[in-house]
Amino acid sequence: MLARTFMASPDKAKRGIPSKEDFNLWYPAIVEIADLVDKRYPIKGMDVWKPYGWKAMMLIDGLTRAEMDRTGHEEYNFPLLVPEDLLEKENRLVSLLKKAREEGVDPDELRLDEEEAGFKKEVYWVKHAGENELELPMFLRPTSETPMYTMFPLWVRSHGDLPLKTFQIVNTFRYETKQTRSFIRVREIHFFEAHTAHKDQEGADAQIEEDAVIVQNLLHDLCFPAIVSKRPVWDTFPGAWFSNAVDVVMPNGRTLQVATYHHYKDQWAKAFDLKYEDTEGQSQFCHQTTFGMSERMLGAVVGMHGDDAGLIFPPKIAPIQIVLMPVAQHLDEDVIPSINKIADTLKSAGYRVKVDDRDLRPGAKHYDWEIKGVPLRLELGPRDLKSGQFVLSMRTGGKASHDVDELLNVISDSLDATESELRNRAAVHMEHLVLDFPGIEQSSDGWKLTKPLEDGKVYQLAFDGNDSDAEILEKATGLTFLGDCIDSYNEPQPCAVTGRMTTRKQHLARMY
RNA sequence: GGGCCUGUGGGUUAGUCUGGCCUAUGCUAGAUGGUUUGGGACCAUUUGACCCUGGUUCAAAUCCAGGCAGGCCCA
Repeated sequence: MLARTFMASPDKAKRGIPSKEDFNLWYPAIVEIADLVDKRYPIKGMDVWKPYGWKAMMLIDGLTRAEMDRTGHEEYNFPLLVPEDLLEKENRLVSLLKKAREEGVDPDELRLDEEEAGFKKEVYWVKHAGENELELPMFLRPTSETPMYTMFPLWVRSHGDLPLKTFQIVNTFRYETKQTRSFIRVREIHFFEAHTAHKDQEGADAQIEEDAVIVQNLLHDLCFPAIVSKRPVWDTFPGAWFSNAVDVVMPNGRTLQVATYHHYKDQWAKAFDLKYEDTEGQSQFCHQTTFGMSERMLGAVVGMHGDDAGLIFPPKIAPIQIVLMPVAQHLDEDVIPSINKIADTLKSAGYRVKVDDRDLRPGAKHYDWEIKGVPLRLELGPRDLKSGQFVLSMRTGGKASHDVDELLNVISDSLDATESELRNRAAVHMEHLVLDFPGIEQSSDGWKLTKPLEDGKVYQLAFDGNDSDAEILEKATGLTFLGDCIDSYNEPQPCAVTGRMTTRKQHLARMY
């Protein structure tokens, strides 16, 4: 009977949130229901950030800025517009590099259908200013290599100017023609990019290692794991010597590239004439790296941690960490002052809190804050005032009374517990989504999988083949190689195609 | 790039095929007043919509054309 009453209107109970089982419905619904964005702005792929979503993004940026500060990067802000002739410079570089690569790399590593490199096809153009057509059109940055590397040579003169470690957090624009999805594929991208210049390759090597640590620190705070891979040659950023990418496995088994860091060696420096004078008075080209991340990080947080009841924010980036709910305040005039006092105590201790004194029944408030993913909810009513306690509900589950005297300890422990619970869940989730590749065999009528693959999974395998071997696998599975995983196998395994023993671990996945 | 589909209050939905009793339905959200408040309360009153521009017609939310916006599938 009780269950019946409770289930009386399941749609209403869930505010229309589809089950997360159906991730492709759940994700777009939750970003709007939780009030992160409003998708109704009339341009495809350009959502309006609502305050709650923007705050979460700002907190992620805050973590990034702290890492930049720790590692001695300085924040810049470059113009949004880039004159067309600079694109020509970049195109020249890309075609030169393409040629160089074709000459210098094992032909097996190249793909014939390699697409025209760069972002040329997806830039927005500014061709008029007022009434006049511009003699030199400008485009909106799809990324900032070009504008930044135009300025770097003016700033770098001597070895004393190096390393130059810069970053900026800005919006970039890409004209996506495919289906867009909030945070995951958008046309105006909230983008972080770090660009560095070093004296030599070793300097750039060290930077790449530092980038790897920064990514791990961020992933730790966001409470989920990721697969870090060196992208295959054919999937390397134009102009890069190599590209490392960080992929998060979303619940539908698709991988989402949330960060990349590229080692450029001195290739871009040669195109942009970025030189310095060394201690011997010799002119040398710099070696450069870039490191990019975007609002996709927030998309990964939403996808990784949310559940059927809504979002769950990791405490480090929760716009509200603790919501305080006065209960039955009309029955006891001390309720409001007492809860305000608790709020002040928590604020002074550095927590992000909100007192929800709306005239609603407590249940409605609980559901509201569950949808928004607030990690902790604290209730205080007349009963608690008498016993000197408060009631604490955790978004990850569980509810208990605690002494007010213990407030700060309880909150601190509960937020820690939330973080470790989220990390555990994310790890379990990865285990279910990443499977061992069953194997592939050559028969008279071509290559056949030894066992059919499951939909919505990522497959890991030992692989030591060349590009045509990779294509055999991609064709047979319909999946894409992420590249050489940074975590290789401890013991050599036979390569899935060639049978050669190797410790190289690779993943096959469907990418966003 | 090629093909298919859709557009009704803030959200969701009925009505469109078969033009007229549509002065446009239900739910939800919003406003006002009152009763309520320890896991989704209720009563009363109330605001609010046919994507845009043309066309056909005595008559268009409904049919036609174009535009804009959104979604899906294939390369």
